[in-house]
Amino acid sequence: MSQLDKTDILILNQIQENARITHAELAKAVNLSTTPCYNRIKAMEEKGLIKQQVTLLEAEKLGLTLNVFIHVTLEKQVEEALQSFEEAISDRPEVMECYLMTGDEDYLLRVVVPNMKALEKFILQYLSKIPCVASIRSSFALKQVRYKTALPLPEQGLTLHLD
Amino acid sequence: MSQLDKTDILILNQIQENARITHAELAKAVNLSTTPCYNRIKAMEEKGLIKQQVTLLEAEKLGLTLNVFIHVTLEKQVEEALQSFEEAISDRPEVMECYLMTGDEDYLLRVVVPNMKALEKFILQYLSKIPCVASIRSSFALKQVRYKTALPLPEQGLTLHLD
DNA sequence: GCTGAAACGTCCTCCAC
DNA sequence: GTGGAGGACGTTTCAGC
Repeated sequence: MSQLDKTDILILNQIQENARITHAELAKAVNLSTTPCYNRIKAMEEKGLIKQQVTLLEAEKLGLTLNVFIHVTLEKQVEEALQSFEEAISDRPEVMECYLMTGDEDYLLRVVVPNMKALEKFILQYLSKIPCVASIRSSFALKQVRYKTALPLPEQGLTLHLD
Repeated sequence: MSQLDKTDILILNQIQENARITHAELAKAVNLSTTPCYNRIKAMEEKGLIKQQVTLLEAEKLGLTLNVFIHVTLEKQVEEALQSFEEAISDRPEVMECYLMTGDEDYLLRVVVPNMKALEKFILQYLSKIPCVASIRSSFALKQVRYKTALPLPEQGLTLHLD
């Protein structure tokens, strides 16, 4: 068990928004010098708190204009069926997110495609052919109002839940 | 109007996965030298294709274990109501994603919170108090099967849709 | 438009305080 | 935790193909 203090949270919030911030800028932003910044980041990396640094692209400008939410129900909710569905889904680049859900339907997918034809192809030629898929229901996003990757960290610091 | 060739797509795919890749590594990965890599990235930045470089954190280890999808319906779908709802929602750090949807319900939110108490607080003290909100329906993710930020780019290159 | 190398600037890392 | 300093590295530019 370990703790993160306010400064750690500040650092995480900075790097969440900007992966290329330099230690010097970061130090300035959190009112510290570069050395403790460096040490804190290193410690948090070793704890496995930092997953990945990625570049976000402009989907619209790249012609990826359709955001579709697809609800999938399986025929039987046995462990084996779930696992094979999850594996099948993870191969497809269109599938941005996938959640196993409570309620009537089993999975919720967010899929990004350039147009209806690509969606049709994904659903008919791929999704519907995965064994155990019983029903598929799509709903469309008219507009992406908000999309962010920065997690809501508590401002006061927190106790870590490490394995 | 401009085009992206296969090499541009390769570069974008590399930086989508790794924001800190160096031009030297990138050059190696796409079979080029550093100069054209540098020039191509610069050109794509100027076209506004690259939005942001961010750090992804491990939500579970930070105690942010609840992913909740909240469906919101407004009393009336007039422009004004939509706009004020969207503004209100954009202030809240818990709201990771928000989409204006087709179908019976108006908005779909993905909210991340540490526990049920925080969810309750968000819904009762905040969401339900936004004017024009008629109904709220939540469903829970039992498991985040997949979450990625890398867009599915066509491998053969593409024509850009610039303003 | 690409290559390769060279120069420049900056960042990381360590150490003494 | 501070501040400075060395070495390493990444970025950027340039001549040449």
